[in-house]
Amino acid sequence: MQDELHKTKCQLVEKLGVHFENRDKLAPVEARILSYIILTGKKGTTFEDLVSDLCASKSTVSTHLNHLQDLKKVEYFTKTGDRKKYFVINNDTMVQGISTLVDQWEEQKQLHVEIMDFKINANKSLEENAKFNLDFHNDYIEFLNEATQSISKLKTKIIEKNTKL
Amino acid sequence: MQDELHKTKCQLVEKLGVHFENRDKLAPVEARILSYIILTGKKGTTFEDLVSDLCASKSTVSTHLNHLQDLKKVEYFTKTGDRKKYFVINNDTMVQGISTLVDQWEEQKQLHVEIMDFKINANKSLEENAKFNLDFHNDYIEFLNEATQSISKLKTKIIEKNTKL
DNA sequence: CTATTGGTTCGGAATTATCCGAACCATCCG
DNA sequence: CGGATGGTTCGGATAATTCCGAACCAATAG
Repeated sequence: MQDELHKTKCQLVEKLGVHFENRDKLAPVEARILSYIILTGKKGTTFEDLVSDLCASKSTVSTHLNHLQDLKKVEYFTKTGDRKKYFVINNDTMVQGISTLVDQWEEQKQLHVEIMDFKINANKSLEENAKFNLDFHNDYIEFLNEATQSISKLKTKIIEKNTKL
Repeated sequence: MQDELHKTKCQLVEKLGVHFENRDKLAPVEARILSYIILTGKKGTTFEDLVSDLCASKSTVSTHLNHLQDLKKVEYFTKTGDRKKYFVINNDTMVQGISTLVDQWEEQKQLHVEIMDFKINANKSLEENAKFNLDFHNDYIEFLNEATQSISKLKTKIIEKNTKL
C-alpha cells in the first residue's frame, strides 16, 4: 500500500520533472527535486530524502537546492532540537508559474510591436509589391492585448484567493 | 538610410532570436534564421542571404533551414528560371505560437489533475496535520480552465481573420 | 577531544548541443 | 565536357550543461 504510493510518487516525480525542466529550464535533477518537494508536501523533504530517493550526489542536491531557494521556489522550516532542514514549496510558486506565462505573452506583444515598427519603416523604402502586410500584426497585437488582459484578471483573482488562505 | 535600416534589422534579428531560442527551443543560429526570414518578409530570403548576413556556414544554414521546414515554420517559393529558393514564414507560424502557449496551459492543467489525484490518495494514509491542502489545486485548475477557454476563443477569432486574408 | 551528522565547495569527467569544413551531389550554362 | 551555382551530408571540434567525488567546514553528541 505505502509501497504502491511510493512507486506512483516516483513516476510522478519523473513526469513532473520533465515538465519543469522545460517550463522553467531547470536541470534534470533540479526539476526532480522541485517535483519531489511538491509531492511530499507539508511534512517537508530533507536533504537526505533527496539524495537517497533521487539517487543523486550530495553536491548535486546541495547546489540545486540552493538554486531553487534563490529562485524563491522552495523554502524550509526547522524543528526544535533537529539540525535538519525540511523543504517545502514556497507558497506562491504556483502563482509564480502563472506570472511567468503572463510575462511570456507580454513579451510576445512587445516584440510584435517592435517588429511592426520595423516593418512600417521598411515599407517606406520598399517597392509596392514587396511591402509588408501589417494587417496581421495589428490583429495579433490586438489579440495579445485581449489575452493578456483577461489572463491578468484571472491571475489577480487567484492571488486574492491564495492570500486569503 | 538603407544602411540604417539594415543595422536595425540585424539588431532585431538578435533580439527576436533570443526570444525564439527560448520560446521554441531553437538553436541560436536557427532562431536567428527564423527571425531574419520574418523580418525580410514577402520578398523572401535566400540561402546565400543567410550565410552571408548571419555569418554562418552553409552546412549550418542548410540543416537549420530544413529543420524549420519540418516544423512548418517556414516554407519557400520559387521564381521561373531561378534555381534559388525564397524562404518566407509559413502563414500560420504566428498562430502556431499561440497554440504552443495554449498547449502549455492545457498540459499544466493535466498535470495538476494528476498531482491532485496523487494527493487525494496520499491523504488517506497521512496523519491529519500532514494532509495535503487541495484547495489550491482546485482553484488553479479552475483558473486554467477559464484561461484556456477564453484564449481558445480568441485564438479561433484570429484564425478566422487570418484565413480570410 | 573524537565521531557523526548535515551540508558546502570546487575541480574535473561525462554528456549534450551547436556549429563548422570538406567532400560531395545535382543542375544549369557555355 | 568543364565549371559555376545552390545546396546536402557527415565527421568531428568546440563550447556549454550537468553531475559527481573528494575534501572540507560547522554543529552536535558522546
